[in-house]
Amino acid sequence: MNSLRARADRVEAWLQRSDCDVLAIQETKCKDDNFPWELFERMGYEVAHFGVNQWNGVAIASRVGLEDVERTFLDQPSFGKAGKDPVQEARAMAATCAGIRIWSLYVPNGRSLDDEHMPYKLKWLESLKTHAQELVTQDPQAQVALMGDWNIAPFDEDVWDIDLFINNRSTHVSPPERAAFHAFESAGFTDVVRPYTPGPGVYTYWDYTQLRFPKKEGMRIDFVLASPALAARVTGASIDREERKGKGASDHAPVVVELAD
DNA sequence: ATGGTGGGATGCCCA
Repeated sequence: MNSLRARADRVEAWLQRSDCDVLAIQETKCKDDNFPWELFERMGYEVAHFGVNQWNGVAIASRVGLEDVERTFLDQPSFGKAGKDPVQEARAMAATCAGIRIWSLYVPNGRSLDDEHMPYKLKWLESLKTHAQELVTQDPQAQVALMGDWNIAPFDEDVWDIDLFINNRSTHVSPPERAAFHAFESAGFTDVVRPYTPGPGVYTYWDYTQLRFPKKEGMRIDFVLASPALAARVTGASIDREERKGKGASDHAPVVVELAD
């Protein structure tokens, strides 16, 4: 989702409706001081948030335990324009919830193919993959979820018109971005949602502009990648497209994964 | 005309 404070009422209603145990949020667009802690407490969730300014911001809410909170992953790249101090952005945090290591991830957008944010995006993903791989190498039984806004459409069917994207030299579909995503699959992580939500025409994000949602012109860019031990427990998944409707909707829809006990 | 919508440390930057 984006902008948590502007949609606090929707989040509360969605928690009520979905009855989910763990919620990972990205692009909260607030700092810890402004975070609506009481919303989650009222609903019976523990919550941790990582936000340093009005940009980015990630959170994890859980009613099945929230332990070992970690802000940024090991060796997470910083971003800084020439002449400015590099900053480690609030784009990744982890917590262990009921034995599952949950990573709430807001992958850098990239902005354009020749922007300095694109190499940053690729390096960020490579570094995250190294860390994730390490977790399953250390413990092959580890249950790890890498979830959030990946800002990549891994397959042609994940956008409404691939030719338009290619002709426009758009981000999210370029070979280096897709390779960075598929590297997680090579490292043993699986997209556990796609088998339950086959495309084409299945998306998690619709731009606010140009009537993209009513025209069904979206992108599948939000994913839950699971380690082998976690993937084995998945019994279902869905994309709550209804939540994209109505006044005050986020431009992303919630992605839901169900697990066996 | 090409960010036309939406939110934030708002009169600009980010997606």
